[in-house]
Amino acid sequence: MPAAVLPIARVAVDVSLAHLDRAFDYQVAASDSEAAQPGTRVRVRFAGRLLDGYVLERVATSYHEGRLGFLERVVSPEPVLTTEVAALARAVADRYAGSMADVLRLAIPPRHARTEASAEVVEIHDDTGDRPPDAEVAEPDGTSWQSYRSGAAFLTAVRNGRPARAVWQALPGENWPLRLAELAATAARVGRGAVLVVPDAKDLQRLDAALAGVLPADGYVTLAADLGPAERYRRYLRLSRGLVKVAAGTRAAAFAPVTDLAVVAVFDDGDDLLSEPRAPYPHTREVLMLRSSAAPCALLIGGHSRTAESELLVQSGWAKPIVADRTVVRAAAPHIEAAGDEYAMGADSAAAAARLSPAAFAAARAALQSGRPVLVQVPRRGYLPALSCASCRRPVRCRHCSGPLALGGPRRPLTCRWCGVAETHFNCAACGSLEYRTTVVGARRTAEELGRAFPGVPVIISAGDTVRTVVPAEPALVVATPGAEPLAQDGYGAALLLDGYALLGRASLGAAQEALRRWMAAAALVVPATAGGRVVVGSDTSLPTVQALIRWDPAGHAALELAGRQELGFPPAVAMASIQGPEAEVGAAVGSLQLPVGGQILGPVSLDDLPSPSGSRGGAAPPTAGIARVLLRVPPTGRRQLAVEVKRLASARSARKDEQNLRLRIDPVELF
DNA sequence: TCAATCCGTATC
DNA sequence: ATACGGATTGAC
Repeated sequence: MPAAVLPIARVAVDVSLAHLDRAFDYQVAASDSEAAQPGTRVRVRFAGRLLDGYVLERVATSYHEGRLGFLERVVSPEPVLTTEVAALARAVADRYAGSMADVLRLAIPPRHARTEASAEVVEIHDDTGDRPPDAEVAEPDGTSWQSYRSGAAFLTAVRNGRPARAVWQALPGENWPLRLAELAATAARVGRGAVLVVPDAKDLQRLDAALAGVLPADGYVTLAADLGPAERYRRYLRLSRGLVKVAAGTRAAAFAPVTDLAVVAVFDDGDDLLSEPRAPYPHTREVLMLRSSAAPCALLIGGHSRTAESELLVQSGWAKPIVADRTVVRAAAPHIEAAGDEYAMGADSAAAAARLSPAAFAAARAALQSGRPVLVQVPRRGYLPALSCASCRRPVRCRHCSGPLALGGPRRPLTCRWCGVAETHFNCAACGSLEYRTTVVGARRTAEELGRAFPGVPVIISAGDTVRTVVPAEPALVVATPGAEPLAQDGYGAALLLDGYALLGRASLGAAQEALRRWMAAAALVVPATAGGRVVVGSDTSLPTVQALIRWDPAGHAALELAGRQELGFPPAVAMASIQGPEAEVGAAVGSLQLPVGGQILGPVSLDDLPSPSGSRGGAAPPTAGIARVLLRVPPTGRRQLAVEVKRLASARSARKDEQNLRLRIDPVELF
């Protein structure tokens, strides 16, 4: 027997097939009527199978012509999908030409029945250190939003519920977790919500600590990927039940069911961890942009450096820059110098033993003597197959342009990554050796070498599985991979950014931006120049990216990067999609597309002709045989239509039950 | 003329 | 996967 009122439930069924990506109507039995509220999980019979779904809304009538089935079962009366998140999932799916079901899988954690039943979720923790809500926040580092032009204005906008949008260039040494926490506290003070997203667990730990300082313990939740299913669900419920209005976490937290948002924020949007690896591959920045528009609420995109994407938001006027005055930046920044080529001569010099330039060696020694730790940033293991001379270990360089040489592939000659010239007869320019070797000089090896160069100084490694969050304020050599740099209690005295060539030598399009992002993230942990802080980057001074670091000008560098991409017709200056699959199918797919005005089809190219991103291929036949790819490129104004077209293509194919072997993607990352 | 069967398509 | 509708076929 159908329910007396609103007998129809509109259900988002858990099917990711493109042509079924819409709501389906079901009758609600009178006995289910009370439980089947919007946002609840239900089981429905769909095409003969029992599937999961969420009730999107209850309505009086259906437009469906045929017969309606009944909801099979209401899984639980818990409304886990808020209307706002449902709309966000729809928007994200549309933006990425994906299905809402796929996005909902990213947004909502699996149900944990025992947790749902336990009263713990509702329980109000009363152990909060009764902090008066308007207490002045401690400023251990002496900075605040006041340090930035438009910083205070943004905070005011959050307080007043205005949907301001900003791209924030954090000062070197900035206590950015505290700044984000202040935004959340400001929202909380006026009874509204906030969502803060950071790239990884280490950042979240810092953010958690900062939030603990400005909000009561039950005033926020953190959502980390490594929480168990019970705890993850428990925290999710605290948000969806409206008990807590501030959520902080890694990329999935962008979908946290916070109601009545005042502000959403992301820090370090250039970190590729913010790019979701599961379909439809949304990026946190884009999710929060959609969310802030829909809410509407304020949006902050922060970082020590600036991405081309954020620069475009600034240049187009969509977002306002929050940047400190030049003099403030200068006062906060360490002294930065480049010392790429001046390797110390003399085999027994301590500096040479540690592969350090004299400048780097001196900077480290001075910092240690002043009682501060030294940060040594080394490339991530396996990240780049850098080559060096087998006897003197200097980097292998191109004899024409001094660029870095790399193995072109199995049994292929060395090739310059800058000019592409092949080197068949290597011969070290410094020592004449004919031998070279691949040296991913990992953190461990660097640590050993540094230990020998600075006897008696403790060496701390932060890399891979053993990431340190913080190191004490005492002399030490802290060897860290990008992203794993611990915070130093009172700041580092110096930072040595090693293997700068290798970082910039990466063939990919975003290499310069990525290099600057990593350098600035490390350099930002060093005390200001006035306090003796020094940064030595092992790279050539003349490179624009090194110049941007020295001048501490991430905005200028991002503008250059964006201009370069505009010239080449690369994102974010244009919108792109990729279609990849068997050559014949790609060809047919392309033929059926209606691209917006100004749209271009690039390719198809066979994937066999493209250089493989990582050189690790050992004899096994590459799975790329007969696989082709086309790129679709449209002006930024055609972005929406591009997504619609790609979705239409996917729908047609899934309706026809074509082989699901075509990979369609908006904003493909392969380019980078 | 009508039922049994096939095939394509939608999936409430 | 299954269910349905329309088309097709073959027997009366």
